[in-house]
Amino acid sequence: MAGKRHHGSSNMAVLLQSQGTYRDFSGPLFAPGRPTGGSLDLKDGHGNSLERALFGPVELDEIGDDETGEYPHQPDKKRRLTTCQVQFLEKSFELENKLEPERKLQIAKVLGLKPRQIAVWFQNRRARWKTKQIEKDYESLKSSYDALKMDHDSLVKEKEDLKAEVLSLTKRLLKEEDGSLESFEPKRLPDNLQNLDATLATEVKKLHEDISSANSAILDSESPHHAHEGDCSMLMELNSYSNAFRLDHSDHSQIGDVDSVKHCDFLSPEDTSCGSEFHVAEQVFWLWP
DNA sequence: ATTGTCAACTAGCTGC
DNA sequence: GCAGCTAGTTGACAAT
Repeated sequence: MAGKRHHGSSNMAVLLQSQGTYRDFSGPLFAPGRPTGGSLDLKDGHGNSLERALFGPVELDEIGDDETGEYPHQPDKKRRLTTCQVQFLEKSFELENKLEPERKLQIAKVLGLKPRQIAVWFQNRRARWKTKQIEKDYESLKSSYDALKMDHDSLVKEKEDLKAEVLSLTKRLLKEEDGSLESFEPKRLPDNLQNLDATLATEVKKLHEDISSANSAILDSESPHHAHEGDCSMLMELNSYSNAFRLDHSDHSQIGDVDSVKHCDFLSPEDTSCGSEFHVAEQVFWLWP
């Protein structure tokens, strides 16, 4: 196998050029025993020249009886590729992670390795790349999940706040239904719910007016009362806790969506036996499942 | 001594 | 059937 290193120079130039790499490796660079102080003097991680890095330890078993080097004569032992061999292989891998037979032979020739070694290196490299890719994908998915979870938690908290607010307002309305309703003012929602505050305040004021106008009629009548579909406001016509209402459950999945209360039916008084403020509030909570 | 990395191997699968 | 691939494993080596 002596003289194998001589394959290096011209083949390297051709191969790298064909792969679109930028260095000119042509010339006597890889001629054994030649100085490496020309235009290119790559060093590996241990300060060895490119020539030694490429053809040093790997081929010590071809040097003959010299077993005083870094690696003794152990043909069956596994040996790490040199830094520059790896660099070259990495460049090749960047350009194309698949290995055509012709390219494999070229690289093997240039690096002074067996084609089988090149094939194995590419196989292992693809495996490492896949592992890295999986790690990247995992990190990406994890950050997406974390963001989504934060969003979800925020919505859950908002829902709980709204529940508490609705319960509070419901209690307040029921207490005041016989009293001085004119003095009622909607309670201000937390700052983080300002956008909902306006909507809720409007709805409650409307409710306030509706209660004033409808209260006597409801109390006097035992006939079924059906609201016009699409014309119910939030907490609509909560004129009496003896007059429970029912939402269209097909639409209650829209958390916090005021429109979700648009489609609902009132239960007629004989359809319901509820009479507590908590039952009324519970019905309202269908808004936020 | 333990652990991580990497070259090399093996088994099983696929496409030609 | 063969070549080449992936996934999993082994063994050498280096770092700690």
